[in-house]
Amino acid sequence: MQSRKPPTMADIARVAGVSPMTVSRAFKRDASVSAATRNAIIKAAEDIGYVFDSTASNLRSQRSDFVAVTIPSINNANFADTVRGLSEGLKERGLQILLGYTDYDIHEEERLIEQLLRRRPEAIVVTGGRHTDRARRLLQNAGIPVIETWDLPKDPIGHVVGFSNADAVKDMVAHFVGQGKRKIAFIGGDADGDTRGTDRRTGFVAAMKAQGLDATRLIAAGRPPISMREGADAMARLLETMPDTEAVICVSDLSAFGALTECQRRGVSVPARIAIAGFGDYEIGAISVPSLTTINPFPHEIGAQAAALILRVLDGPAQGATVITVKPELLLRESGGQR
Amino acid sequence: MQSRKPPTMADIARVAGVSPMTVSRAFKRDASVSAATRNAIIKAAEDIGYVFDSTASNLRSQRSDFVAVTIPSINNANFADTVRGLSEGLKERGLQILLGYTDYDIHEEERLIEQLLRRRPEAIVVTGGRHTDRARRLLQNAGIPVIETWDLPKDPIGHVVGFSNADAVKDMVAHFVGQGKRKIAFIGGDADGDTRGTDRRTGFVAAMKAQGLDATRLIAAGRPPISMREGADAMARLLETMPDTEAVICVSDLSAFGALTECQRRGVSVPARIAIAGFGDYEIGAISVPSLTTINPFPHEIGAQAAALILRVLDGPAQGATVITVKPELLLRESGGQR
DNA sequence: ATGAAAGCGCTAACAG
DNA sequence: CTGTTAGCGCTTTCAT
Repeated sequence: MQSRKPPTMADIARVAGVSPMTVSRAFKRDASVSAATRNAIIKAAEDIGYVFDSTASNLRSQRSDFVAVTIPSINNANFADTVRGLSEGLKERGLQILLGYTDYDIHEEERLIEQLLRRRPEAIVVTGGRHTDRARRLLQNAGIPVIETWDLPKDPIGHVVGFSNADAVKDMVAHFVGQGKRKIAFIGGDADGDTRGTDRRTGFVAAMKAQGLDATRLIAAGRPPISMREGADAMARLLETMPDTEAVICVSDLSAFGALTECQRRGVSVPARIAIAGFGDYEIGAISVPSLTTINPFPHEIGAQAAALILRVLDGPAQGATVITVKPELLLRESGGQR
Repeated sequence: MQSRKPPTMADIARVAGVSPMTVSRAFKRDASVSAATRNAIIKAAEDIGYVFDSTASNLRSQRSDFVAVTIPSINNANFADTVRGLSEGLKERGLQILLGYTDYDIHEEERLIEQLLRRRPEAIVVTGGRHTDRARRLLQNAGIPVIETWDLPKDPIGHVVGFSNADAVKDMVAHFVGQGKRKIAFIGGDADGDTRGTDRRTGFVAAMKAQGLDATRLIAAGRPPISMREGADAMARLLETMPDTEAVICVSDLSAFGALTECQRRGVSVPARIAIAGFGDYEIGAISVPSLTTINPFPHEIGAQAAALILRVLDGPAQGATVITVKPELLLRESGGQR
């Protein structure tokens, strides 16, 4: 924990007997420096324990090499996968992710976006398409590519890489109806902050009505993140208030698994007595007994597509706003009953 | 996606009819600016859509307001909790987390640390106490507080907030032995990169030997992150090769849950025929049927303590290196058999 | 409470 | 392939 001032390029230049500019070039990939000079500089740098100072580089070159990313929660496998996809795609270009989480709150998101923009990122990726007015304005005026993900906003700010949460649930409803089920319930999506959850519930209600079915079997699960525990509690309420329910769609695999455990503790057979579906294709759903019927929204692919889009936009001249749809896939497994 | 140059403090100064220095002061909390002047400046800033440029501020003030953090994986609830604890603790002081993940690879960690140090963080928090020689050197010479977490390294680089993975498992072994179990197995901890997993397995072997028991019931689970699936596969091998095993300790709750599902699919009763314990107190363990006996290492508390330590060290004058132990707690639940 | 001058460490731009 | 000059946008420092 020494505290003397760290060495600069000027220090290296002195030791290596060259100009600071040559030192600067020696640290760039493509720069034209003779091999001998470069080696001498690298050696001098190691000898004096030099560490490149991005701060100065960023200011002078007006490039931060940051891509800002906001996700609702850091503790969520789906969003983590999207960040991994982003990170992998951006790494080759030396872009680093500056990550922040919003706790599923658009006001917190607004604060976060402002914080992140101060770091002058090259682009910003946000989760969801609903923002405060001020956040929208900040993003619009940022002068950098903006990418909204995990949604298909009606009025996008810039680019979009996402899918319709409502449509995905509609497919699940159709699946259950095709099985002959009529009394279908939905758990979650009742809280303000959870726009994706709300969209899923809205999609459920619309799909049920379109099928001419009763769309009032809705069980609240509280504010996101919806835990397994909350899924279990919601299932307890469902079984008590609407015991004749034939199938239930949960806002996520985590709540679906919680719901499943509640059935197990009560001796309610899944899927024989009640079928369960989740959302998100979390690992738990593939391995639980019974395994969970769910929807895979391809979170990693969303991140990978967003990364590729960023690279394209930063390279090429300004094109129009792009909308990339990553279509979710129904995964029919044990908890959903016969195919 | 406009691309004209963003406004600077000089622009605000011109509009508000003051000097750039006054603008700078108006954006600081404690600075001495008259209320009227400040309001005029804030208004001018909003009018022209000014966004503060940290990049320039950082360079001039030699303060980045970053704390660098490395974790093995972004997709892990335990490490996510530690990051949340850190983040919450650092937020009040306006410190932002610059997060990177190592994929459980100390060479990747070395690259990452170098990347992060270029951003000139105020402090750096790393997960684990094993690093490449070069990474150690980088950290030692960084001239900032270094905090190793999730471990109790023999030769710490700087500060430590962690616990002994080996001792925690020793307690679990003692618990099973106290129940009269003798044939105890361990799943995981066989891979190079997973230092915490290896420490846990080492602790298992040492504890078994100390009890005079056979410490050879070791099942490999592959490279981290150890998934639920890998836990299930390992349990399959255990049941086939050592069917008389009475209890198994898994390297994490995720593999433990996988192991549990394998038993369920085979009709092997847990805990009657074989008891299962995990590590980490993930949510799955509290809700699965049966619930999982496990060890809570208090991940959020590790982060909170690390944050508090950073604030103390950055404030006060250089004290000696601190070692904070966050003692893990045994959670006896259904999968572990009678208490 | 406000301003003027200088400079943080690097690199764009230009020169050779 | 290498050097010189200037300056990125802010804030430290010193004045007033």
